[in-house]
Amino acid sequence: MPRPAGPPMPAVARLSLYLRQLEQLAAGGAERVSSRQLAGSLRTTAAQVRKDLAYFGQFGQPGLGYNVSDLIRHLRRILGTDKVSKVVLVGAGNLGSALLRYRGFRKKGFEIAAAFDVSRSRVGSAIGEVKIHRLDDLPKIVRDQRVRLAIMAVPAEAAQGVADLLCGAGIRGILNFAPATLDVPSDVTVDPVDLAGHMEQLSFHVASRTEEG
Amino acid sequence: MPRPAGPPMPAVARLSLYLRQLEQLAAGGAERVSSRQLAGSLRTTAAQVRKDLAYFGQFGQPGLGYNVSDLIRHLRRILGTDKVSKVVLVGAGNLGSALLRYRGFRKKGFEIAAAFDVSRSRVGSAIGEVKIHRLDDLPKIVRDQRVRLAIMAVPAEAAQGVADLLCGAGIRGILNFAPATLDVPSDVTVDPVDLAGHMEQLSFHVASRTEEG
DNA sequence: ACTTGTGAAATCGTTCACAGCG
DNA sequence: CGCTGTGAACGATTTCACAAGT
Repeated sequence: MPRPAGPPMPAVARLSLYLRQLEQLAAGGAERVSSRQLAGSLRTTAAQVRKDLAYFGQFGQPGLGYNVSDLIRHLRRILGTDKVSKVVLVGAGNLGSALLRYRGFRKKGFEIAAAFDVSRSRVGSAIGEVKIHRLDDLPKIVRDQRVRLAIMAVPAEAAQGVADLLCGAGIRGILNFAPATLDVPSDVTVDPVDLAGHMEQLSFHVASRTEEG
Repeated sequence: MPRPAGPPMPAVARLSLYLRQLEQLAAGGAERVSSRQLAGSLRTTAAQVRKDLAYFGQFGQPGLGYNVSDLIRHLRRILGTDKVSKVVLVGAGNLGSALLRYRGFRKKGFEIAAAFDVSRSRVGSAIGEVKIHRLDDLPKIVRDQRVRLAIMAVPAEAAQGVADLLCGAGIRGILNFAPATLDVPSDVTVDPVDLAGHMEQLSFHVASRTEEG
């Protein structure tokens, strides 16, 4: 039985890069782009771009390349960002507050609908339009507004408990900044962003290149 | 010509995860751990753990597993975090200020030595121990203190210029939060963290699982 | 009995190279 | 002639399975 063979995950990750580049090209007034041009500024090859896009459909015209604004529309549709998605944020500390104010999410079609925290002093206030609620109010708000995405910026010790709460409330995807591995049902996607871990990766590469080079 | 065959990059990325888990085990008083236990809480298999560690040396004892604190020491040495590393941060806006206050870096052996910004109003102030300097002072400070790592939290438009400045000053690794692809010399490592891009990935997974499942 | 380290096999992802369209 | 879409070749990574150590 030959699997339907979904796209490789790295290919999906590159879709975001292509989209970003295309949006810049569109802003510059470009109408068409070739796989080679698209690959040029990013860190891939023309063949990679074509193969990646081909997993999702036939978007180009031989001899002409791709229509910039059409391809943008296609990619947004594929990524699910052609409509605005509501997001909840849990943990309005250092990082959480910064993420609440971050404009980049809005630009890409994500709207933070509500924030949650356990701290009495933070609950009730608002950070840039977004109100901070008690954690206990999370299930009701998530369900009423049919929110499917969440951002977690809580301490590691609190992470699993919050994840359970989110999953119970019907959340389907979690962007996790807590340095903890989450145990969630298989129909929930977790995207871990380990800030210190990324620094460790850099450190490794710098260290190895220093001793060999 | 059979390449010296360095470790696969995904294996290096998992080292950070193993280290995190080991530190937790050590805090709980554990002395020994098997590849199976280590794999259990994280999302891998015992074979994967053994293979990953074996790229860097022979750290375990057949029949007994790994000594927790020894393995921690080995991993820190490999990642280059057995000594504290100085880091500079460029861009003390929303995200930058939050990263300046983030405790996770310190815990993992990274010390933010100085921060830089273009805004007149921010320069001269300090955020949690760290002074904010003019961008023009960056080369001198980086060189004098021999800083090799940088965190960039600047707008996309400013990213390439800042990257050039950092590379010119001798920085060897950049953690890049700007939504832009950086062009840097081949001996400089860039680790891109595209926050909006991560949300897009989540959105994709949630969207595809909703229509199929 | 349980565990590591490791070749060999299998899987997954990328690059190549070219047929066919505009 | 330049460009896309794609099967086939290649390379990288993961999984398997087992010999050897405790």
